[in-house]
Amino acid sequence: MKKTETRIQKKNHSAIKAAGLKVFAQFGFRGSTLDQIAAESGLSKPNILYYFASKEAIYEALLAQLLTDWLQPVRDIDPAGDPVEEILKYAKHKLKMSRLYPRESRLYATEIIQGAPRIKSVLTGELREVVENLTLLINHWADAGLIRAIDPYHLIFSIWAMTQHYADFDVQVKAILGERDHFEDAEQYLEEMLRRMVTV
Amino acid sequence: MKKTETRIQKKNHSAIKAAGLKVFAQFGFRGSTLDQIAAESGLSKPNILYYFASKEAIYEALLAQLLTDWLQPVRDIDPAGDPVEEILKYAKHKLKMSRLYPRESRLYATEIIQGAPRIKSVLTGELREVVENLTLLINHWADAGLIRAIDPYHLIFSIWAMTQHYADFDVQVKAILGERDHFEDAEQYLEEMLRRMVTV
DNA sequence: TAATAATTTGACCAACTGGTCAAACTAACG
DNA sequence: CGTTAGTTTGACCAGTTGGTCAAATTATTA
Repeated sequence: MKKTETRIQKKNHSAIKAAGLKVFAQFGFRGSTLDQIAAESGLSKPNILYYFASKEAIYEALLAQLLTDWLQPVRDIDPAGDPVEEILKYAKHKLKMSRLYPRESRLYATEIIQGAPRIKSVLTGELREVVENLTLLINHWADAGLIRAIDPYHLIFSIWAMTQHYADFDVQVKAILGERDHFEDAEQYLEEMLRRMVTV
Repeated sequence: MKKTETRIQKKNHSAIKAAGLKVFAQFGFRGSTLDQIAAESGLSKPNILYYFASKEAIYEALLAQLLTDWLQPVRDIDPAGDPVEEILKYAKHKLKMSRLYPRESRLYATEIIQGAPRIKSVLTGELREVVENLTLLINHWADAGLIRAIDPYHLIFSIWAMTQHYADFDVQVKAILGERDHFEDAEQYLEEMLRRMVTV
């Protein structure tokens, strides 16, 4: 019932979202203008509003997509897999997302820093639930002696923080390390750190 | 030669900066308005512009102050002290700053995420230099066998990331952990993690 | 206290903002 | 090909924006 999307509609919807992502990620919702998004997408402002009801609608479409992608890797953790490797796999996945989708990461970061006015309910709902399950799993692993006893919440926070840092603070990282790709070193460091933290 | 600041000037300058910090930290430079800062500070908009030449001047005054405070803890690291404890002391100091000055942290984060248009020169200059020195010290410690051989750059990044996370992503942390103070647990976790990572 | 300096404000402005709308244009399809 | 549905745009609007300025008010000082 939603498959009635024209070829042109599909193209323009995604052009607008791509432009919106670029602009919103840099300036936040209030700091971004439809004119910027128009310029970036190559469409005129009224044309943009033909495809999205409002500036807010674009932003919310992006956030909705983002939250789905964001939570998936957590759900992909296999409770039956090797605990240490599953945690590492998750961390590496998050790091890869920071490398491949830094704008999405920055968009999310801006939204959260600004108090998450539009997604607070997701945070206390879906996100919290998913995290809750993960902490149960981690505790279960710890009880079984498969990993070291560790605060699962702060473990998760530290994984998020360290991986997203490379996307969100990209300019700072590059100012210090130079322009060359630093994700390999980051991955190696992250792996060593987590392994040391998590193995018994 | 700058001591010619009136009692009123002193009061209003700091009132404006306090208000500006609050507003800019939440909405970023472009997303913030002078009217918001006026309302927050209790002064009228023209009166604000009597004390600061422009909206940008307020923002830059805040950034300048921030960068000074930001770099100080790195300089306070004692090369003659016990390496592991010095690193831990630094991390704890940064964590405390996240607890006490979350708005400053968020202001800085917003600026960096947006590409640091106003302070890129500081990043590649002063910040880089200070970090460079710290990495030399860390490498020196490692060579002397006082700490584990470790990538000093990514060690620093991970300390920044994990500590600032609690300020910048405060709403997310609270959505998951609830409203009670979580900094004690965070400190304990951070200490354990770093100790494990850094001791030989 | 009178004069001078510092402070505060209401009224105002030009540029920009998100959004509207009728009209023009283009693609799709029988 | 002609009709219709889908697309695009220029002109426009009301509200907001950063900033100005002369005049009014308040503090300081001789």
